[in-house]
Amino acid sequence: MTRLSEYLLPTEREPPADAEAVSHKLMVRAGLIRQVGAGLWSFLPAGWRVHQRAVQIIREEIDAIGGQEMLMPVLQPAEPWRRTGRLDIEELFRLHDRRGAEMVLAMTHEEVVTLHVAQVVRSYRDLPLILYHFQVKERDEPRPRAGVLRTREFIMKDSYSFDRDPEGLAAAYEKHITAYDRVFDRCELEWYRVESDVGMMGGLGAHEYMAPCPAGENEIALASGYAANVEVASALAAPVEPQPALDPPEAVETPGLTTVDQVSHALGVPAGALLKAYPVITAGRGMVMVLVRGDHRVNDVKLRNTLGESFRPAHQEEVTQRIGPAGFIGPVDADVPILLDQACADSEGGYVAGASRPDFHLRGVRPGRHFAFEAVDVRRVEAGDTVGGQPLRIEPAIEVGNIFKLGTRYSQALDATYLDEAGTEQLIWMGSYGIGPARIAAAAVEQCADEHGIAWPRPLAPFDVQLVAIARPGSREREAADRLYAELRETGLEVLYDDRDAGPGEKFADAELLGCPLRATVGRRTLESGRLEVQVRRGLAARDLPLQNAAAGVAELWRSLP
RNA sequence: CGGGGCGUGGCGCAGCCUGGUAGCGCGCGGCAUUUGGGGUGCCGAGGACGCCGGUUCAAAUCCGGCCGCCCCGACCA
Repeated sequence: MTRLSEYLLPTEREPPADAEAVSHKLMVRAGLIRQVGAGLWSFLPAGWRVHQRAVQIIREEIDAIGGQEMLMPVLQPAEPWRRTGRLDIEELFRLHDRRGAEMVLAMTHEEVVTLHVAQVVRSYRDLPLILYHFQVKERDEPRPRAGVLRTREFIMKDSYSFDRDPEGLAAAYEKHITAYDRVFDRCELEWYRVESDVGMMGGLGAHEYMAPCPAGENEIALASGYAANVEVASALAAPVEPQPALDPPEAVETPGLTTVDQVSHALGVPAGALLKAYPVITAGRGMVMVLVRGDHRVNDVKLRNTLGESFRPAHQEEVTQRIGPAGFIGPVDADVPILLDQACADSEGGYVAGASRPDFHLRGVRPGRHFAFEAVDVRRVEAGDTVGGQPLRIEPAIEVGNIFKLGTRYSQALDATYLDEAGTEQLIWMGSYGIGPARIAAAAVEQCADEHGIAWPRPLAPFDVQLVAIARPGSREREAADRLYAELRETGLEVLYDDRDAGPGEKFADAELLGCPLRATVGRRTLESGRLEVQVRRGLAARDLPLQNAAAGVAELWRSLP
């Protein structure tokens, strides 16, 4: 029974004053979600229907690869988190129960699922396993934003695979790729599977599923045949005009000129003819000078992965003491290891670099001749770079899913082992795989909205058809609408029946805001003409069907939608 | 964590500078009218202005503290 006169669907003419993102504005305006606090949202009935439609699609596809659905608690003892070293993660909510025991609110479920498997799995015969659940995740995000796009509490489908060896893990990973590709195809999102950072946990490989849209918080680098998170992307830099190398390099006075911009202007060379020095400190290596081309930027994630350890930018005093005055440091005669970005290591010619003394730069510095270096790829890719000869573009995107080869990190920490055929104890190889249904919904809104409101992909729409009655209670038109409502429901379509005592303008506007794929209108015209007017939400195209057997006609039209 | 902004009926806002007891639009309730694009008229309900404290005869308005929310950045297993 879904009569709008009895249904909680509080639509608003105005978006919340503080909303920026399209999905934030429209999901609130359409009556799908309401805010409770920073990063805390309720799904109202229609919004929850969308969420659950995404959930069901995910469930079907994970079941299809052999996943077994279960449910694990959000409130958990802290101890396993201590064992895996995750207890001190900033985003983790920690609390105490009444007896003072340390508890956490789970941000994912690796600890608990691994404990279960550790307890239950004994033999290689018990493997492989794919276990999953839909459960609330709690994360004390430093900055929740944009409605349901980044929240502190959200439901995630997280699955975990358990295998006897890396080959098994690879197979489980491949299965998830299959399932995920199907999930996002079925949700009719525009999406990319991109290479992503494995993070400090040092996983064996990871991909993210990214839905491009302006409100996205991530950036993806795309070229024909290539897709990667900008955090890890590699590409060939657009070349710059080579400058001559000089022997020895020529010292030029650059009083007070410390930025790339200032120096390149003063010397009349492009920014790409400069070497930019980025001194960092690591625990293992002490100070390291990272050099990138003047028009490039260091990518911290790539640098960290290259170093194999975390780092921090060197403080100014450390730089001054070890190399020279900030703004004028360079690689020549510097007493620190030098990492030179590949884009410079490859090119011929000389560069302008700091002279490591106040108010001077050196011109004509040639890597390899004037300083020794290790070539690395640590720069952030830029639009216009190329991959395999294809130009690269960079787009914002929402991360709607990720897949991650964990390896044995958790099984080791939590003693998840099995006995192989030889009776030898072996560590279980694990993978973890997440999808956020709420983000799927928000991404769909972002990608499919127009100036009238949401235009849901058919599989996610809260209802298949919105039936609008332009008729008074008791009128012939109303009777016809009531009849059609019943007939439509018999076809199996999910129907929202706008039987409110309101004007046509309001009803049409609300229907377009909510964005069901089809809108059928019954009014005076309908009975006069004997034809049912149906509007396809995508493009607002008007169709018209014989009133005789109209329900079947609507159902068929619905099925035929692209 | 750094920077910026905001907090006044359900929503969107004005009033604050220059203190004098709260207003507009939409929405909401009733009646009438209207029924193919948020129509019209009349009547009506609803807020002691985020919280606490201070100044003052008098505070939404001035001062202090706190809380909450948003945006940008940092951060984001």
